[in-house]
Amino acid sequence: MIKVLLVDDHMLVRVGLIEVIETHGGMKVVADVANGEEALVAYESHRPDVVVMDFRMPGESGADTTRRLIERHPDAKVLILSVYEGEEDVGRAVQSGARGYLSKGVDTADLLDAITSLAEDRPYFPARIAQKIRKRDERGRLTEREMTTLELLVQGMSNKEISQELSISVATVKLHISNILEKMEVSDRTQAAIAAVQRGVVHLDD
Amino acid sequence: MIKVLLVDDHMLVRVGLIEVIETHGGMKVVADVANGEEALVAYESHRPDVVVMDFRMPGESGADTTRRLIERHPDAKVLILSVYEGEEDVGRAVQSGARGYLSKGVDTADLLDAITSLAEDRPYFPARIAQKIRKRDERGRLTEREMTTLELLVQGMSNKEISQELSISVATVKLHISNILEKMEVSDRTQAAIAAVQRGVVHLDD
DNA sequence: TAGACCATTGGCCATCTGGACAGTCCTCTT
DNA sequence: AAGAGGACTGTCCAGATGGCCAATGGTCTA
Repeated sequence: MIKVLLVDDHMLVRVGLIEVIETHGGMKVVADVANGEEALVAYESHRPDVVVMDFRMPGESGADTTRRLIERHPDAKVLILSVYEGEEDVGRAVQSGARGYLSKGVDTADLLDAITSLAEDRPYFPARIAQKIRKRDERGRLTEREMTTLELLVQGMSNKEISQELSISVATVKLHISNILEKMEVSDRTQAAIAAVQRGVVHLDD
Repeated sequence: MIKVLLVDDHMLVRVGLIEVIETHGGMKVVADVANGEEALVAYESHRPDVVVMDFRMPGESGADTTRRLIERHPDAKVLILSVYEGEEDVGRAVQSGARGYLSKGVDTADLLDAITSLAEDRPYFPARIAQKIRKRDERGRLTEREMTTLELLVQGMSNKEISQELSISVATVKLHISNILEKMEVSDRTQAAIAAVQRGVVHLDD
């Protein structure tokens, strides 16, 4: 009997998951929680074989929660479930130690298949996802400073505003942005902003 | 007995909805489909009291489907269910004739409440949603040409590229963009691009 | 018919942006 | 000690961007 822990802030998705998983003989949902904090607690008290975790949640992200979970329990098997498939999201999930990544659009068979794989200690990354992970690795990674600059850029700030915000000269901001454009393989700031959102490098909050 | 039709491309959400709705005495899911085409067919054969419809689906959007449905069946009661709450998304839902709008983050009580409201011919728009509808109405609406220009802008095109794409002069593109900036209450193209995505004016496809 | 709104174009101009080149300072690794 | 990489600053410059003003033609409504 595979014991599963669900972590998702959407009640409807949790209910759907429970229904699908419980209907399948051989799996059982031992607990379902709505955020990262509760996830850690639930993990320790239920010791599930597999954790099915939403990627984007209010508060702590799925990637952060996964990282913290795996720090304490290196053998925890986390399957990330997400509506989004941006390269950066996927890449961060992998980096955090997740053993699988699934779109929320999955059908029943694939979902059960993924959970079974993880329970048997095999990773589960569909071809399209694996493709994105490679794509992300090919591109140069942004440094911390470049990342901060990109975030401000996505907030719509001009070079001057960014320079004031970070207390550096406009020249430096321009250099950072120049590097960002090159690494992201785009040719101007607007494209960088859009690409950042699309790839999941920066998340827009409503 | 309230008859409900579900339209959502995510299997997990459909299952969740069925579970929640069926558990409540007094409601029943008469059919659940994954896209707009099937929705029309299902509506005609099952004549549900309420249609719970996802907003963003591959292919025809929830708003378009709602519009078509209401054209043929003016008394159809559609409750839009969405992960997104951008002003434009909400506004378009209302314009398409939907009688209610709910975030996918709802709890059971609110969901059942909303369905009941619609069945009794009362609209259901939570305060935060109603707020966004007003916000959207306050801002000037983009003309068709401005909308097209904005879409190209979000694709990362320069004024020159847009002018070529639309076969107009750069001067005209600049004017359109100038109007876009004013109507959207932003001060440059990058902010316009981000705001367009955030408010749901333009959708990014992965 | 007059007014309102939209799409179109042109010109002028201050500012912003992004590329290229040069150089300093610091930290970490070899 | 040497080298690599990152953050930082500056200068020069062509081209893009956005504001402002002026003008034409088409459509739709009052």
